[in-house]
Formats: sequence, C-alpha cells, structure tokens
Amino acid sequence: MNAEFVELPVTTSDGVFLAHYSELGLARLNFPNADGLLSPEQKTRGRAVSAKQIPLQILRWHRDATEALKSVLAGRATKKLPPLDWTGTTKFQQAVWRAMLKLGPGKTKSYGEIAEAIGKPKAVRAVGGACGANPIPVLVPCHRVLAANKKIGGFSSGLDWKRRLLAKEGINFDPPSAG
DNA sequence: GACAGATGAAGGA
DNA sequence: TCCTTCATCTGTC
Repeated sequence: MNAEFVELPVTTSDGVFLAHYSELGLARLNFPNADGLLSPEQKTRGRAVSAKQIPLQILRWHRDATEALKSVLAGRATKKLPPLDWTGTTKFQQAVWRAMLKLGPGKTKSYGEIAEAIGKPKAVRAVGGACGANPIPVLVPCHRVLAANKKIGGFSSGLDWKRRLLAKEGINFDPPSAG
C-alpha cells in the first residue's frame, strides 16, 4: 500500500503535538516530548513535510483537529472533529474508541463500563489493550477511562499526561496529603 | 497456538 | 486498608 501521510505540528500551550493525516483523515497524533518541543524525529519529519504541497482538505482537517485539541486541553467539549482514519485497526478497537468519543469533558468511565458499552462486559482487559493501541490520544479521550476503583490505571504516553489532561477537566488524582 | 496486557474481584493479613 | 492471586477476553507474533 502506498499510503501518503502528511505530518503537521499542532502548537498548544502544552507543547507541540504532531498530527499525521492520510487521505482518509487524521490517522495519528503524537504527544510533545517532555520539553514541550518537537522531538528530533518530529523535527526531521517536519522539514520533509514543509516542502510538500499539502491538500486543502488536509489543511481543513488540521484546522479542525487543532481547534479540537485546544478545546480538550482547555477542558471543553470538542465542537468538531476531523474524520479519523482507523485503517488497519480491528473492529473491536474501533468499538472501544467510539465508546470513548461519547465521553464528555470531566466525565469518566471504567474499563469495565467501556466493555459493557460495547456489549462485551467481560472484555475489560481487551479494552485496556485497545486503549493502549489508540493512535489518536486526547481527541479519542482514552485518558477518561479509569480503573474500576477510580484509580488512574495506565496511559501509553505516560501517566503524567493522563493526570494533566484529567486535571484540566477538573479531575485530580493527587493523593490526599497526610497532613 | 501461546503469550502478554493500561482489569476486576475475592481472600487474607 | 493494602497486597496477592486467580479468572476472563482480545490482540499480536
């Protein structure tokens, strides 16, 4: 397959994300590195992309994605999402991600509740696996999925990001100080 | 076919 | 209340 991917940076107050677009829509979103800057790999790819002609359609998707990303980072609901390219993923994963898209800001569900929502209440561990395979974090709010006892669970891009995103939506996981 | 995983629940100290 | 162990289901190699 000769899938062409266009990579564009998304500058936010939390750093520079990197969005990957295919001809079908947004295919991937990379977090900034710890410094909030583009990683060396991202910088390299960015230079390569800058010389390309970017289709107008992708520029529109990028505008939608940028607005949506900033909305999420501000703790607000996303007004409009670009089409998401989930080519190469399984139906199960897509069902999990669609269930997550229904979660509004400040709302959380457990892995078990997500499993129930897609009609497979016992597939809680598989839901965790699908979350980890999520190529478009933040916009597909896998950070809003918690363990059953409201523990933070895990996050493929680092628990620090998960805590930060949840904190923006009014959900804090800092342990209550002893004193 | 076997193994691994971002879970959940139950039992014991 | 915390830790350990077992059961369950799906994805990947």
